[in-house]
Amino acid sequence: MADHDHEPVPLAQQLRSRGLRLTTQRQRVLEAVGALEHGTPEQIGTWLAEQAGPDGAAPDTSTVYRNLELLERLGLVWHTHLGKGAPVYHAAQHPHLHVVCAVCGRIDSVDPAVMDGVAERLAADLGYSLDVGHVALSGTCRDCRAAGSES
Amino acid sequence: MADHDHEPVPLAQQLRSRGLRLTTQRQRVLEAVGALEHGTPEQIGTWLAEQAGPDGAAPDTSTVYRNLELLERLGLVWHTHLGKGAPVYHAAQHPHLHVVCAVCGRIDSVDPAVMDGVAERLAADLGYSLDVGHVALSGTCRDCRAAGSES
DNA sequence: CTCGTTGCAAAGGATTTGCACAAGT
DNA sequence: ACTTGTGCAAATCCTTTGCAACGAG
Repeated sequence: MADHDHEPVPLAQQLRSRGLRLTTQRQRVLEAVGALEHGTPEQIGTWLAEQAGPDGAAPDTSTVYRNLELLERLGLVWHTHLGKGAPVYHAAQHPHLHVVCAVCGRIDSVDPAVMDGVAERLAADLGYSLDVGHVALSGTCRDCRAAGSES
Repeated sequence: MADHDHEPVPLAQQLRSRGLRLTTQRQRVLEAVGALEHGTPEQIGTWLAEQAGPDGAAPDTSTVYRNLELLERLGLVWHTHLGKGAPVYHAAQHPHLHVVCAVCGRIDSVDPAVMDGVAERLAADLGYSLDVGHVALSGTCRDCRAAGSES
């Protein structure tokens, strides 16, 4: 279904250099994060189960969590909290900022550069080093605004 | 302990106009949100218990949750997700934006105006109406940056 | 008196943890 | 072989829900 070379394999490198092991589950989880642009741990687990087919075994939920955490420490994936109890993970390769519609839940990606001004200001005013990758903005999308004003 | 006039009583108004009732618990929860600048439902519950003293009864956890939700619908309080599983509530009267330190968890308040530029840009580019009140930015605070670079 | 509200306890969903076994190196 | 990683199940954490009793209007 998928070609196995999605990753330029920095994964193996990263792992070896830390005495960690390259397992099938690790590769699959990373693959899933890349495939689902914005996936919650649960969605990732589901995707893996689907990919595995009726017979193949998918990584256990706890393994998914453990590996997402690991991959994040390795800098290969990132997560953002978009709202209540639903962190979404995305590959670190395409940095982007999330904007979530508070009404329909739709997620849009935005160029992180829109936050440059804010980052500078926070650095100057508070000494904060802003982590743009973890920022989730919330608002109402065009469609929902239109729908809302109809009623 | 407290003067009972913290609120210009828009609460009673809001409630009556919707056929809802003004209860002691409701007033206390609103009071707690105002007192704790950034309180999680749990912290609010704790604060209420402390205020009540050893004998007085504090509102039940479920009541706290129910009323926070209600107060939010009434537009009297707002909540933000600062990270995993801990939404914080704050009075709608002092609009501010939260910046959380990813390392120490410290919360700083920032003038929402820093986001004006971003809001305009999102409106123009995506038709989004940005909800500045729900935005939580994440980064590393001055102290943690200093501590981090020491090691 | 009537219906919104509360308290309590149990149900739920999401994530984490302990442990023995399986698997990378 | 040695040690890390995995699966499974139990444990947590946070939040929600059902229901009988309570209290505001």
